[in-house]
Amino acid sequence: MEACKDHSIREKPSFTDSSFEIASELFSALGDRGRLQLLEYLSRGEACVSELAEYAGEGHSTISHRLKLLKQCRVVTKRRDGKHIYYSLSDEHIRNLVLNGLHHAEEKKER
Amino acid sequence: MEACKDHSIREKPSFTDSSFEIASELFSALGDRGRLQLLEYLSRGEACVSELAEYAGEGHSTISHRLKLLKQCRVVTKRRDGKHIYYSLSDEHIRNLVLNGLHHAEEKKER
DNA sequence: AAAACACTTGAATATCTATTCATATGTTCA
DNA sequence: TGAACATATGAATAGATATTCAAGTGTTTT
Repeated sequence: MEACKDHSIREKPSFTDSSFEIASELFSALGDRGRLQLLEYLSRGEACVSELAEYAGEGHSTISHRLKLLKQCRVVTKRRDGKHIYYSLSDEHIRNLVLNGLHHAEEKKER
Repeated sequence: MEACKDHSIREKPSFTDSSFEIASELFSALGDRGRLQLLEYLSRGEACVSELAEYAGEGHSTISHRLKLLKQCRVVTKRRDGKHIYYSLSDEHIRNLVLNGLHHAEEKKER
C-alpha cells in the first residue's frame, strides 16, 4: 500500500492543471532544435519568414510551420508590413527562458 | 534570390551547435506534462520513485522511465539510500527554469 | 487585371515518443 | 538463504510530431 514510509508531507502544488498544461506546451515548443535556432535569432530582433528561411537554410514552408506552432503557444507574435510578415518574440519572459536554456547548455557542454 | 531586401545584418549566434542540441533536449525534457509535474514536486525536495508514483497516480514503471529520461538530460540526479532511490533536481538553474515556465503559464492562463 | 512575390495551409509520410506489460536487478530483513 | 520490497529495463504498441510537396491566400507592382 504505502510504498515508502518516510513520504514527506507536502503542500499541494501552487499551480493549476492548466498551468502544467500550458507550461509543458511552452517547453515543448522550445524543445526542438530548429525552432530554438529561430528563437535565438529572433531574440536579436524581429525577422520575416524569408529571412528566417535563408538563415536556417530551409524551405519557407518548413519555417512557416515552425512559426505557426510557436505562435499557437504564444511564443512569438507577428505583424504584417506590405508583403512581408515580421515575427518577434512575444515578451521578455520568453526571451529570458530561451537565453537561460542556451546559457545553461553552454555551461554544461563538457560531458 | 534575395528574398527580402532589408535583412538586418546580424552577428553569428553566440551559441554553438552543441548548445542548441543540449538546450533543445533540455526543453524537450521539460515539455511533457507528466515529467513537469514530477519536476515541480521535486522542486520542493527530493523524493523516491514510490513516492512520486503515488503522487502522480501512475505505475512505478512509468515513473521510472520518466526519471530515466530526465536523468539522461541531467535534469535530475539520484542517490541510493537502502532500498530506495531518491531523486532531486540537479541544480538551482533547473529549478528556476521549471518554476519560471510555470509562473509564466500562470500569468498567461486567461486566453 | 495579370504576374510576381511572400507567406500559409493541408495531406502524406516517416520518425519519434510515451506508456504498458513482463521480466530482471539490487537491497534488506527474517 | 530465501522472501519481500524498490526500482530498472526491454520490447511492443499506439499516439504524436516534423518535414515535404502541392496548392491556396493575400499583397504589391506593372
